Amino acid sequence: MDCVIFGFNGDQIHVLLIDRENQLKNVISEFALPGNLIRDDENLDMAAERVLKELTGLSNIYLEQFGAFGDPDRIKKKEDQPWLKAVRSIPNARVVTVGYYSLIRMSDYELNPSSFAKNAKWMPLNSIKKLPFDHLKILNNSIEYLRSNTKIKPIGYNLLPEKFTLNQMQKLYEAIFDKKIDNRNFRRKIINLNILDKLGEKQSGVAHKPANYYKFNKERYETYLERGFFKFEF
Amino acid sequence: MDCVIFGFNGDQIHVLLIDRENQLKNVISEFALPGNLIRDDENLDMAAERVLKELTGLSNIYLEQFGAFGDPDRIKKKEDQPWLKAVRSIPNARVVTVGYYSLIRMSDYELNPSSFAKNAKWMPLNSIKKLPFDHLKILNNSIEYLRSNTKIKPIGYNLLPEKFTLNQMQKLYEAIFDKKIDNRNFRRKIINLNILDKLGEKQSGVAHKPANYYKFNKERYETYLERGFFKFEF
DNA sequence: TGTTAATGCGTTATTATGACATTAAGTAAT
DNA sequence: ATTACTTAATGTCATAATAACGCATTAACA
Repeated sequence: MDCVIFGFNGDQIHVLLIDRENQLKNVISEFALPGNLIRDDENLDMAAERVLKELTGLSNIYLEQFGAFGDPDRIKKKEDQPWLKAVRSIPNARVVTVGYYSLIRMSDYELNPSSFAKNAKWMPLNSIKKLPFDHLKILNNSIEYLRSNTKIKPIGYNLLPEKFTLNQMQKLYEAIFDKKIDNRNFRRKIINLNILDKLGEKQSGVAHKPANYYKFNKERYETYLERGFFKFEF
Repeated sequence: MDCVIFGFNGDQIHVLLIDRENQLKNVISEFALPGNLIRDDENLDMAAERVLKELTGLSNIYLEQFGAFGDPDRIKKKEDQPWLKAVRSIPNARVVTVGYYSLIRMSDYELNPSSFAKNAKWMPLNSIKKLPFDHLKILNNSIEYLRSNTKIKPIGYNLLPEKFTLNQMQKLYEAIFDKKIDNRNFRRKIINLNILDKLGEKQSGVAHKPANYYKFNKERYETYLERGFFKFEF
């Protein structure tokens, strides 16, 4: 079981990685996706939650399965052997992994690092070039999944702050699709979806016209989560 | 690894099931999804292909992974125990399964049963009410997956005969979504997609105006398979 | 000649799309 | 008090897509 935890800081998509050096001595420091074996008494979703909690301190997080990975040589890389020998009872046993991904508000966690395991850190998605095992493949798969999902379901409930401006939301979409979106068209589209409630509140203390705050209308948001919208693209 | 093999006979969606009685004596006859354990030296896709070949005789079939299933009690049903004891070296070992699904032309296989294992049969999707293990859950998942996939990708290449009429294609869509589609709008839409080539040929032997035969334009079909169309719904 | 289903064309109302430029509302500096 | 600066917010138009229909035409067979 491996987790790809996406976070958004208002600007870039980040991914949560853990350093295996801190997990165990004698192993070269290297960041990897949080993951571990599944226990005999738990289902896959439970395992994902547990492992995430153990490794990063995060709990009550929305997780979604996006694929299974089972190349026989996914744990055959030479540089990954010391770690395997150190933590696995049968280091070279065949392991199939199930990928889970999640979207969370980075700000909720970067501000109070106490809730975080010391060895976890956020890496900007664009800067991740190398990961142990087949984690790069898993990561790439999860991004694909995220993108095509974003085209048929609303997104943001787990990534944006409770209150947010339309421009923050637009930046999230721009970060996911890695492209600029027309301001006016974005607003029209999102507002017509009818999944946002406009709060009376505005930004304050900013040296420009303050933006309105919105929040998701949970009910209508979830209707769309189930149904999907199939005519949605920028 | 379990496979959900969908077939289309021009009218209804069917699912390929195998009878475990024939696989092994002393076990109550019951139909189940074809599936088996993954070997240590093969990847998931290879395992799916192999198992399908072994159980049904089908080979060179397009398979796509749609999910992993790992409830600890997925093999705990009392009635499933005899079979497990008979075929598994560790009957009650925890097993996680990966679901694959496939779409094939029923006619290719129902006509020459020699290529088929004796114990395989097509069941109309609607008539499947009970399956051993968690196979019903797996089946339902695969249907959901098939439906939402059909909304964003072309379908039919593997389900329809090489040459087919627009009405056959429409019936396929109607079978998948289990709803009537307007004839004229369907044609307009499909034709505008530009994934079909009209053949010169027509139906013969029918007591009415014969329909034109079409075939998929593989190149454009595959372009859409990769890109997806995200504005497609009936 | 009648029956049947396939085909093709069209209408209408509604909704979605992409492209595009200006005004509004606050703070900060003078 | 005025001005500058920065980001938020908004409206319109032409085009395309859609759903829901109507209906006349066609080619085969019986």
